[in-house]
Amino acid sequence: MKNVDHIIHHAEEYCRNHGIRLTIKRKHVLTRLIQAEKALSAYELMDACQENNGEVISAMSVYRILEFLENETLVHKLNLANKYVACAHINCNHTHGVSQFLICSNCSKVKEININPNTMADLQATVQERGFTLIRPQLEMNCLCNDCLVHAA
Amino acid sequence: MKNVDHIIHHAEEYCRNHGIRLTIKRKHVLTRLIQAEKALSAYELMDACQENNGEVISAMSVYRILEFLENETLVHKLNLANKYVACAHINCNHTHGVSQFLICSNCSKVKEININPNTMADLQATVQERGFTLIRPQLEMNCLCNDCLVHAA
DNA sequence: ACCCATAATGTTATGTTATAACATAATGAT
DNA sequence: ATCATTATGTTATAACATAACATTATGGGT
Repeated sequence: MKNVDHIIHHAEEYCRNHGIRLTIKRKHVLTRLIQAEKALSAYELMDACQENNGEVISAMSVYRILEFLENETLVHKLNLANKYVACAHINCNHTHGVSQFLICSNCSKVKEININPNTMADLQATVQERGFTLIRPQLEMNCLCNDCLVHAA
Repeated sequence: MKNVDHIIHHAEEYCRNHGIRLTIKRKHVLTRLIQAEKALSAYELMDACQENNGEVISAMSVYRILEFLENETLVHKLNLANKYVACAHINCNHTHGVSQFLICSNCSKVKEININPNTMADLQATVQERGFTLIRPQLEMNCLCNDCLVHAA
């Protein structure tokens, strides 16, 4: 079992240290996302806040809050799924390299791992060769988790 | 200069060989996409068809046509950008390995290349280790092309 | 304690991307 | 020529996201 409070505590500390505000709404959104243990869309998140905190947050606000949390790398946006996931490194001093996201296309479970630096270097080299420059080098992969693989078969 | 007709000719041959129909509308959509030499959204594509062929194709039809073309790997959907791009391998017998897409976030120019098999093997291994199975292993990377890099600076 | 600039949130409207559901038309095999 | 299949037309709506402007909350300087 994951200790949600523990992670939130780290997030609070992170924000305090960076002179930014983890307001109550921001905390609620982040909490829901951590608790979900999977990627949620902005609208799913909106519903989750209402159900769990009895708090109505408009879609507009959810997007704004997600933008804030993303800028602070407390949350990552997954473009493959158009969903958002809590950063997996909030509680480990919050330093991370380039992330590789394994996304279950069926249940939205996500594993965020640090991409192997050699692999990343290979990718990077290819990009340069072809006259491009990598920005936001996050890697997202369309997967099935083992649970869903079994049930799908 | 790219020979659009030449690529379309290959696409027609491909469809003939596979017993599927490259209807006039499908051909128009594909042509627009090849000619654009970059990724277009479904709605941009709709406009492009109207402007170039004077042909009105509803958004619904564009999506259906894109789905068809995608299934035949004549077109790829880029999830990073929510746009669609003509496959770069239509004219080279249309065999390809796993594609890596370098997408310019500014101008939507796209380079589709075959990912280095070793790099892919590395990524694949990591995925397995973590209890996931890769499906649709296409890799998309958020880049700037050199033109845009210069102009942005 | 008060003022004020800044940051956060509220509110309404709208833009963009995508699919559902059912109707009609075109195509090709028999 | 018939008919099943495939493609397209049409209308409606879902799902994802941002713009623009109003109001409220917060915290630093005095």
